[in-house]
Amino acid sequence: MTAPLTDTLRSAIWAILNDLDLEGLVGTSAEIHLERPANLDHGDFSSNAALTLAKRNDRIPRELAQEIADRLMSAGIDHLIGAEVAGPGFVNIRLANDWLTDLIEVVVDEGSEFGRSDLGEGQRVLVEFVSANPTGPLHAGHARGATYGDALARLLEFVGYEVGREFYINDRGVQMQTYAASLAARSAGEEPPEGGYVGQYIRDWAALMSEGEDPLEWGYAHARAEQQRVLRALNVHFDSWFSEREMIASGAIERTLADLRERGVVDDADGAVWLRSTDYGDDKDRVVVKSDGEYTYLLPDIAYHRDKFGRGWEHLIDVLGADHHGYVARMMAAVQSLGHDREDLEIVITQLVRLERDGQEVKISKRSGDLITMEDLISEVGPDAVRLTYLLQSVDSPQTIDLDLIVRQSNENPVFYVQMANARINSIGRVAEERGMTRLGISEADFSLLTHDRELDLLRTLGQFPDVVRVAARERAPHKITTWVRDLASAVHGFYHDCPILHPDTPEDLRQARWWLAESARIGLRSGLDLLGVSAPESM
RNA sequence: GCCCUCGUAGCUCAGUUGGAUAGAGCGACCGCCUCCUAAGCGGUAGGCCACAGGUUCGAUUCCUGUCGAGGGCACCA
Repeated sequence: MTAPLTDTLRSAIWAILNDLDLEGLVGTSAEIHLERPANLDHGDFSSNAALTLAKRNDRIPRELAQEIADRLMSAGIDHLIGAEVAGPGFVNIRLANDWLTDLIEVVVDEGSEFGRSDLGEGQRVLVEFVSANPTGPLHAGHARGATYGDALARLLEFVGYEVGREFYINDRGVQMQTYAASLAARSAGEEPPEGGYVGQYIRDWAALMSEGEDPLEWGYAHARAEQQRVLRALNVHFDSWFSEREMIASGAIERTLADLRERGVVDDADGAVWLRSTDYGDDKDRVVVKSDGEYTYLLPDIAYHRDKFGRGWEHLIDVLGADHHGYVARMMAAVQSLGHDREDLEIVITQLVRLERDGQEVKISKRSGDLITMEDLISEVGPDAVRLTYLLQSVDSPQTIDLDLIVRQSNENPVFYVQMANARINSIGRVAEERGMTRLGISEADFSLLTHDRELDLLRTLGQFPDVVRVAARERAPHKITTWVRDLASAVHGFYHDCPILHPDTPEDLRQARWWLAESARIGLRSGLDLLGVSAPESM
């Protein structure tokens, strides 16, 4: 609905510009846009065409703008009721309200499909996230990657990608040995070895381990099961849990090394094997096989990415914490060394989470055992509040989580604000039933009665959803969905407050129109929350 | 020393490919329940968009530099 009209306006403007025989149309096409002004006084849409083109055509911006505005008005465009020059030379375009109210039927008709697109064209994308070592419980820091990765996957599916969610299990190596040794020591009533894990959870878990168990295997299975259980509780689901050990056992390392040699991207020097990653922009070449014959951590990671492509994934997204960012350049180089394009691998770095309590920073350290576990958070406020809190802001920014606040079930927590908006709409149906009131068919509603600012605001926000979804997906920014959901909730609250539906003073025909408007808002709210993986309870 | 991300209201943060008077929540203050959920709505106060240059009709946004915060720079994982 929104999109076709923007297309109409855009092509009408371009037709006018061509008619006016202006210079520089080709070179500036990207700079001429049709935008939605933040300020309603500036119309429903606005174009900067005159400003962009005036100088190189030796014209006065406002005069050129006036010419464009006049021609727009006589172009016979649907809904168009005004085009005027403003400011330095903007053309502000005004539309009749039915431009907005037409949206109601579209949303009701499309339902949960509203906002969906085929931006991804069915491309197969594998999102790898969390991938925490199986050496302890997931903590509050992991929750950021978990909620982000999951929301991103939902978003990409919604815009037409075929998406897989994978957890890479680092189930071998030094960390595992240290962890097993710490478990064994606690189990025997001793202190963990030098450099071992001293956290309380090691004591707790060791107590659960029966006599004669292999601490490494038992510890691995236990940590993995715990992580899976807690992720499920957060409503995060993976399609695959990929084991490093199994991959290595299958001979993937040897095959990868052979592949790299065949491609001529590795060199032998000083008794070691080096990946010439500087060929692809890395700072220095990287050792993949040490002079003692052992391979470095990098080689399994290369083999793992090779495996992902081998399984038919066309595009890979790795979600990593900021502490891994030094790894990006070499991995990008490695993937290109395997013959893939630079664009085939995308690494999203999430900045670190800082936890505060009483205004003081709470440090997270698995080794020392000072842990705020993910489970603690979920059990305090439930998965919805945890998810929405983490998905509130861009992963590019470091995030401060106030533990006192998230735990407090108050209006300071935005999840209540949003869910409340949904619950209020749903309550209309319940109350109507009690009072014996019924909603008639949508085709009988007269939406021209919707002229209240609150009603139009609600529609304006609702109409942005398809665009917001596209932008959020393109920028890998699910927090933009959160921002929109809050905006929509705000519009719903305002509408609910000022535009009563069931009240006896509300005329029946207006009641019907508002009722369907409320229904379209409910659909939008639900869709946004679904993308975030947050539930939409019908009552609170 | 080099690289990455960031610096916006007292606090936590938004800000669509550069647009007009920079927004929200919380906190502070003042109002609103004979009315579908007051976990709500409205209003007031609060800003040198870190700083300095540059690009142009126009910069919070793009470029360079400075300062500050966090993270990273191994034949460790």
